[in-house]
Amino acid sequence: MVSEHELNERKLTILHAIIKTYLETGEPVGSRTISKYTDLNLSSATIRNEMSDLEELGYIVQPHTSAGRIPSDKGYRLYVDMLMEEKEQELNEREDQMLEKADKMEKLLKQAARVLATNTNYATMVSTPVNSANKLKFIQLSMVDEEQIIAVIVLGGNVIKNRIINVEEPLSNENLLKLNMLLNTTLNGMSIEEINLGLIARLKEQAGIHSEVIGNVLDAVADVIQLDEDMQIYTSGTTNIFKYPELSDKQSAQEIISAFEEKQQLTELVAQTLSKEENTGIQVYIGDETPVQNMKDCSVVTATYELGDGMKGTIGIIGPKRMDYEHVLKSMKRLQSELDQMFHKKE
Amino acid sequence: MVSEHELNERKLTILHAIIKTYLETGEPVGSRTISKYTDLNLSSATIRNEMSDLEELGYIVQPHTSAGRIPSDKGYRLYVDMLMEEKEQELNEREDQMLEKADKMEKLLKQAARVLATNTNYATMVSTPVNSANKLKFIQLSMVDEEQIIAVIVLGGNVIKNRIINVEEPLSNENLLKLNMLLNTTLNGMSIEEINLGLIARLKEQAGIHSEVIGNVLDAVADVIQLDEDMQIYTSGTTNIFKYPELSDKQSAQEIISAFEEKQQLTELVAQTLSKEENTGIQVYIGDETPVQNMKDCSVVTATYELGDGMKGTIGIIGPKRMDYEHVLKSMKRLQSELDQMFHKKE
DNA sequence: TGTTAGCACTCAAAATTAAAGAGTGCTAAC
DNA sequence: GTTAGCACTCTTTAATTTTGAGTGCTAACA
Repeated sequence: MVSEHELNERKLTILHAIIKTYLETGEPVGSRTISKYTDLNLSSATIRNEMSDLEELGYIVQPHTSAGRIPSDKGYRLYVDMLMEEKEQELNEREDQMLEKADKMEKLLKQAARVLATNTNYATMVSTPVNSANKLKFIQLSMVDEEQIIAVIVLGGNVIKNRIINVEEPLSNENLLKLNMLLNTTLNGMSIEEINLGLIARLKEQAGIHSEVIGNVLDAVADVIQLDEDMQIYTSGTTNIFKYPELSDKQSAQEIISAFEEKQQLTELVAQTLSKEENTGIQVYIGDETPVQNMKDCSVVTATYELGDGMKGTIGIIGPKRMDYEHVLKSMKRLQSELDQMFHKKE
Repeated sequence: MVSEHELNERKLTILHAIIKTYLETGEPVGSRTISKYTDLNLSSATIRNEMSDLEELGYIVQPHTSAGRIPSDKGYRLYVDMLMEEKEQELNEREDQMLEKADKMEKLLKQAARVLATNTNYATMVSTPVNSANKLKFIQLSMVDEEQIIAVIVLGGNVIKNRIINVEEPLSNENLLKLNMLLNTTLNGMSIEEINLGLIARLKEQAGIHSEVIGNVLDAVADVIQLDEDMQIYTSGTTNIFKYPELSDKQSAQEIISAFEEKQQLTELVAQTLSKEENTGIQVYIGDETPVQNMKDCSVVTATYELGDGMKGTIGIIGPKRMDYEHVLKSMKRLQSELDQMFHKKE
């Protein structure tokens, strides 16, 4: 049986040493290694006793008798929550790549994913920002040809969408102007919830014979707000998983790679991430904790970035459970702030 | 030494049998197998002699002494060009999935990739259509707020793009209207090549104090035309490659998968495909013939589909060299016609 | 009571060896 | 020109052995 307080100072030190060593080597670590590695000046035999206790407590496990120990999910969790020192050290030292300016946000985000993958050697994903609680900023209808109107819809954060609307007969320029006036004076600055049935009825009434067009436009607006509708997810460095034998067997590799290709599951991850409101904005999922079933043998670190106007996006790093959490968290924070800077410099 | 005409009837039959058997089994095929498989009624010894000739001619190779033979790239090429019977048989028999209608082209194409991957068990890609030789159809400038104009640019085929343009001071509605008039009367129906420096100078002159805006707009137009600019490539079934041992080793898998993730290389493939004008529209690249270096151990089959207005897209199937060419070509043709139908029903 | 040396034991991984089998090339006979 | 027969090659698979890291336990020690 093990003492009341579960973990005394010494056990913590040993656990810490085990995990750190394992993170570095990826090999089960044995008592002798720890005996030398720490400055506790204990013999391997003593360490063995402590390790036996730690195993009983569920922090480490043995892949098989006569192998060293590796951290369990519970062990990793403790490490991430308590043991790990977050090095706030100079970032400049490492020769990590930096984000470069890019004209289009799309390009910038793709680049962000790539840079992050290069710097960490894990697989990464970046979602385009998504308009949670968005407002309508501006609508413009224009005749493209005899039978088609294009509706340009600008949302808060200057997100621009467009839809083609078919009409039976051409509208006169004058009428088009009126409709534009009507739509903009009524709807500008409104959030989706505010555009209710009563308002719609009133609008249609005022539009007279063109009420059908208004209907179509409002449909388009509703359509455009749908979150997922056009959220894009960029991935990079998927093949980094082959650097980690524990994820390289066909089974695992296949699962992870499909999750990355069929973005469906990543969407789920983004939704989860955005819904949780942590103060730091960074979350760590270890093993089974992950919202993405296909990644149950991985650790997943996510963060959100903001654009203002309620626009939020997600960054994710996916790697083996024995990922270098310190480095990953550091890179994550850094990218977060770089993105912030980019987006706020821009406006 | 081998006879003048390289391949007589019997050699062709044997080669055909070898390749067909290899496509099915994936194992090197030996003389005895062929002796039984064909109705030539020849002993294995005779077959061996013929095989020896075929090897000397470069159509088959031996992985090592005392193994059967497998087709060389040259062998595959002959097979695809001459030996293969294209079964024009009923398509309905197979329980292949069909394409379902989808509201957005984007969704349709994603689905197309997925269906194709499911039906063939290979990796697939589908590019969004790209405007080769495109014409400007319509431009609309609108003030979004005090300092920003949005330029909506409609191209032939109703491809809609937009760009935000910053201005120092707001334009009056009247001026905006004038600019719109000016742009549309001058530019509508023009292809990119027609918008030359002289024209630009003339435009700017007419725009007077707002010539700067015109400049920005034209930049935007030029930008928008850039082919690659926003061509999307959807992939599916990447992990199918794990079904084929010859592509499953880390090295190969990694190469293929990165090519699929970093779409850059696929873009190259699309460009190649679109540039070649085959009558059938279907191309087969075997091994080294492929434009994508990372796929040199694969066979790549590509096809184009059309939307009219010069919009063309590409479909691709990537698999092992010993892919089931008959089935692949059949599926390809079918998808091609399904897409055609979809797009023409739509209009 | 906590620590340690010592030793028998376990087990995975690597290396070695052996056996099986598929297939060829060549020769000689039909 | 075709074929039976046989020696030879080389991969694949399985079986066996060796090695070495690491453990758990016991007994002695401070």
